[in-house]
Amino acid sequence: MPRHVTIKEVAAVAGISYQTVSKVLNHQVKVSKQTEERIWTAANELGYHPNFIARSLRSQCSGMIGFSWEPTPPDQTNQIYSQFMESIIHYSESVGYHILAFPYKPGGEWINAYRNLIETNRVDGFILSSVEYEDTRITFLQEQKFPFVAFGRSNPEWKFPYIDVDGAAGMRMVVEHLVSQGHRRIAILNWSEAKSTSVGKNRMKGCMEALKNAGIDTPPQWIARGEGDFPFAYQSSVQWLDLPPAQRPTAIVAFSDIMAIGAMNAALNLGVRVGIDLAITGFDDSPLMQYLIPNLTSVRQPIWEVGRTVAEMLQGILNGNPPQNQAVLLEPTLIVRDSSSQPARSS
Amino acid sequence: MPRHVTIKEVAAVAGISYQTVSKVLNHQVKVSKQTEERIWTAANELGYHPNFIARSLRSQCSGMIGFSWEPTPPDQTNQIYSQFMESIIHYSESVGYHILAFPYKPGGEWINAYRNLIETNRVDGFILSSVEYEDTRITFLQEQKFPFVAFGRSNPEWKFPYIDVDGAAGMRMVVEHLVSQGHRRIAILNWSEAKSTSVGKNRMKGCMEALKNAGIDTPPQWIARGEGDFPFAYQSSVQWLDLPPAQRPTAIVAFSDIMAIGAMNAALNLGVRVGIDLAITGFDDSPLMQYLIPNLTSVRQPIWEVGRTVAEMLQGILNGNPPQNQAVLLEPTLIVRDSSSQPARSS
DNA sequence: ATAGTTAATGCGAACGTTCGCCCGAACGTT
DNA sequence: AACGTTCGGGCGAACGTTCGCATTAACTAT
Repeated sequence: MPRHVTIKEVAAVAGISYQTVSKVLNHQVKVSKQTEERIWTAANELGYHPNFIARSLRSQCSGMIGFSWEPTPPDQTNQIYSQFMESIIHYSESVGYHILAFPYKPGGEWINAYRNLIETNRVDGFILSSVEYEDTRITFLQEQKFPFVAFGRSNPEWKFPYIDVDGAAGMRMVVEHLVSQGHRRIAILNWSEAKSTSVGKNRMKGCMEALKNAGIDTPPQWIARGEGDFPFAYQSSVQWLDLPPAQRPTAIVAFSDIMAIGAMNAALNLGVRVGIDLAITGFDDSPLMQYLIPNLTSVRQPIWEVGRTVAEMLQGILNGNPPQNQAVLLEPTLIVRDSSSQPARSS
Repeated sequence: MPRHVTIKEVAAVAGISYQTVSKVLNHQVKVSKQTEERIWTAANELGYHPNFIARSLRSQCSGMIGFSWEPTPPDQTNQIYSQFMESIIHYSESVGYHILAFPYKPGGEWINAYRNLIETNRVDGFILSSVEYEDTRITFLQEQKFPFVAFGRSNPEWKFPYIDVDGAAGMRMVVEHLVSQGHRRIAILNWSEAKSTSVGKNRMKGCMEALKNAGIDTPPQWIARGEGDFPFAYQSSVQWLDLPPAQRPTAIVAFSDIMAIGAMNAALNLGVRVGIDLAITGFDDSPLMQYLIPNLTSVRQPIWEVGRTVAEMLQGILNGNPPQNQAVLLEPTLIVRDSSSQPARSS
């Protein structure tokens, strides 16, 4: 554990009061060329670096941003969060802040983790992710008047700074793409109403809009809702694909990649050829989707940009100039691959 | 931004000096039952929580642990790091430490990030991951005498606390499994010598041992070395599978899941049936491997335990009782799935 | 020559803790 | 009666900064 050089030692070497050294080093005051020179060389030779803790104590801000995320189920991938994290770290570091990563706690307990960090003065602000429709963290932070920015929407009545990806637009692109390939019998794999964050609602909205625009009428039994995991998607798909060819969907739109994979497995087991007899699309464009057989059409979210913007907005708030736009929506991109690129065969 | 209650306010309410309040709250001194009572109720009623920054300044330790990781290429999955991180956060929080996540910097620049955190007193120790064979971070931290623990091995001559998963054992299990299925013609997909961390070396060692034990002689052209990504694995596999059936491998052992996927794609495109004509195995058991078609045999690392142990070892060092074992090796588990569970067909 | 300005620097205080030492009273013990 | 001991608690200092105000000397304008 190395000893650290303090500002007083620098001052002693430069032969000047330590307070003045502080000001000079922070460019807060003008002194004669020679003393300035002396101070800088002394600081460099001794290898002085300001003690972050002391500075925090004095300036009453920790220079830390809290971040916590909901763990992904072990059978699912979550490139999203690691990339998201990289981008918020990248930006925040560039403006002198660090990221404090703290653990997810289930249920209302999560609030306590946030509360604790505030009470002990550990962080200056938060970045929220995986926000739910009525997220208690948001109400809590708002009544504490504690700075935060969210990735994801919540109750639309609430006013708070957030950024989100336009899931409705993504879904519109998917459906329009399928329609342009001649698909008219389109089934949907969504999360259940109960566990639906606004994510599910928005994507559904985009779906329905595009279907309506195309004059397509989707029967209720072609809209499956459930856990959003592999088994749910598999079983729902089996039910559809077990129907006689003329009655089954020619395309399945999954609201997540893992559900798309469930559908693919179902098709394979029933001898339905994905990409030929049946189109399948996912959402998120997780890392391996391009290597599936056939590779999967999916919607890619601009995660890096989301992270950067969230971090930037929070900086604005911390520096006293809150963003003009409280709500930012970014456009996703449709990545068309083999799982959906052939024209529909109305078998 | 809420105002915070200080220890002096508690003292004022309890009618006692603030220094004594500090000691009582930290259980460092005994006082009369009544004053103790008064202090605690005052603290609770006011909602006192010690200011972490001030405490750090006084006690000269930040209560933070630095963690940084090498980003995964965008086409690969990295469940490893998100799980690893969750586990180190989980444990560290339970003993009052927090994690400071800082960005990866390519090349020697990374050292500066570490140096900076040390110099500015931001962290008390580091957890290293993705260590390389001659990792400059290790020499740097050692000469700084700064506490750290690594996930992964480096130069075997160096003595430093680390924990690793026994890749050789994992590979032995893979090869033994294949041999027991009757495979004798086994090809290997490894990283190139140049970019080989000790990870590649160790896995190779296990492979060769098991092959030798089985009396199998693998020709050099069946040991491919390259970037370790999808294209490399795909091309190498195509070369092997293009041979007449009697001359090609009946099994391909990939040193990572992404390489296994490359091999699977190659097989599919050449009409070789994975799991029937050809066995393929991966390493890491990434989230989606169980859903591939066919699902992939892979080696699962006990990541949660690794994270916990690393964090625990670092705590030991920080608290002055360094672990008796500087080097810990954990055993991985072989997960056998369809991609390798049928007996070899020596076509 | 006097007052007013400016430049260069010093000084005390504060941020909220923790830590070691001191002090007085009460209580035995020789 | 003088002397240790223990208990309950106070006090000053320190951790390394930053910040506002004060001070001095030199210089300019009247």
